[in-house]
Amino acid sequence: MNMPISEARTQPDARLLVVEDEPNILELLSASLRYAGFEVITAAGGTEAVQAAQRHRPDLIVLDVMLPDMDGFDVIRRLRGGGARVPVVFLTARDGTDDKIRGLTLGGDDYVTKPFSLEEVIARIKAVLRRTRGDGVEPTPRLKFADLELDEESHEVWRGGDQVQLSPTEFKLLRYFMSNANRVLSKMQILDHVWDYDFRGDTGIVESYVSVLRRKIDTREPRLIHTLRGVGYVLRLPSS
Amino acid sequence: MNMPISEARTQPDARLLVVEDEPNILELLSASLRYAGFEVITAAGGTEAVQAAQRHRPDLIVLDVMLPDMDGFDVIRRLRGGGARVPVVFLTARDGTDDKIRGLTLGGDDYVTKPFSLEEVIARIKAVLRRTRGDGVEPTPRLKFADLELDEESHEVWRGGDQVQLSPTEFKLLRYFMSNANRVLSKMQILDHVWDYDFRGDTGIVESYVSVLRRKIDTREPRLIHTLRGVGYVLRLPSS
DNA sequence: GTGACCCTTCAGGTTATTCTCAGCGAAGTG
DNA sequence: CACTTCGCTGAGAATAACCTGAAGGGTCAC
Repeated sequence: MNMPISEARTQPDARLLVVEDEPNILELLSASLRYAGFEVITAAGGTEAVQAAQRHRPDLIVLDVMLPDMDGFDVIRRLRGGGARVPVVFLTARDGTDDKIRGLTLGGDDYVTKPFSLEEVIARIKAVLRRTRGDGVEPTPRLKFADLELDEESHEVWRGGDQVQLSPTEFKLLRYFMSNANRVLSKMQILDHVWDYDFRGDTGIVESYVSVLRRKIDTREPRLIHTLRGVGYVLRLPSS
Repeated sequence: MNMPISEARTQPDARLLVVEDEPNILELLSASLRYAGFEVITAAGGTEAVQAAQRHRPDLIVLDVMLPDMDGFDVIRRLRGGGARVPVVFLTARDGTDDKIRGLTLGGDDYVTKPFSLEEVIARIKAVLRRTRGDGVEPTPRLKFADLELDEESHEVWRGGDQVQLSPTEFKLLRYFMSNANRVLSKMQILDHVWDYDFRGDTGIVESYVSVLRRKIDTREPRLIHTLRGVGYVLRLPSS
């Protein structure tokens, strides 16, 4: 996997504290976020998180709401009681039995449900950082490549000025391509980033979605999505 | 969640003192009010509140009437004894002891019953600030979008000149849409802002209310409330 | 107490989306 | 050329998201 240089430059110095008790997910998250250009410190529990936050002063906290030793909300209250207004992206289970999940979108915070896709987490983190940092005038966050344009906030997509309707997965796939333009992405890589981490299918689904995406956004010249047989796909302008 | 830029600019410099002894509610309020563009200082009790008010000279106080160490009214009495005529928005329990409040809200103050919705608190704060600051001719505050019009004071709503009757919740929902026009709002976000903080239902209720709202205000062209499947709702003019 | 209104839940219907699969074609290999 | 591997694509079943009307329960005014 390659370092997404262009992305890293947009949020150069952001330091994240990732709090999660499941070792596998903690490892998955911290590795991916480091690749995405963030400085990452980790904590496996609430007490540890409070200490780490006080020592390292992160710009944002990625926080599992279900922790063994302390409720995620207690962590936040302790941290902010000290006056620090650090933004949070919560991780929460999707199974509706957890009725305590309210107020997660307040104060500029946001949340992602487990199981999540890495692209989704990274996108939310960046959105929250953008909102929190740029106090006041924020330009609409838009990804652009050639005559492709993608609005992360409204989920709108244009090719050459014409709006295109994409389903959520199609949108995530295109966003992944666009934030990694000119970089070759293997099907496995795409599967790992765009699909939820618990997805148990094979890479055939990537082929299917690339096919649909081509029909929706790549029917005109110049072609942007190219197949590298045996290697993967790449979003780029034709070389010759 | 997104920063309501236009709203924040209307009350740029207002400094609030929030007095509330329950940590969760204090955190909920201060985070949201900061995000709404206010400068927020906090106090967890009456004594602390009096000191903070004297030192920071807030433009408005959000004051829980039930405090452990001192009655909310005593706080006000002490402050106003010192000559300062600072406006107040009271937070009060719903259980009937409203008599005292009524007496104090004559002077341009206002009150909100617990549990409240954040939109309601913010709306009240802004209304009181408007009344207090613009001492004299205040134009009726109206939200407008396309041929929609909403009067915050009289709770009247028009679509294309025709008045529409809305229930309180329908009104709050529409007000939230209108003060965040062109911004995508997730169902969770809507729930967090429009419904009381102790509501323990799921986002299905948002669907129900959007459905009713559509029938009441969105049966004519152009359609204004749009569903973004898997993302949320948005109030905007059709893109194409 | 009664009626009117409102809030909330729920279930059935509808539509959109996800995912799998198999057949076909193109590209590589000997 | 014969053969194999890899990729493309449309069809279709399963699933999820969303819409809506109906109904129960609560509150308030009369």
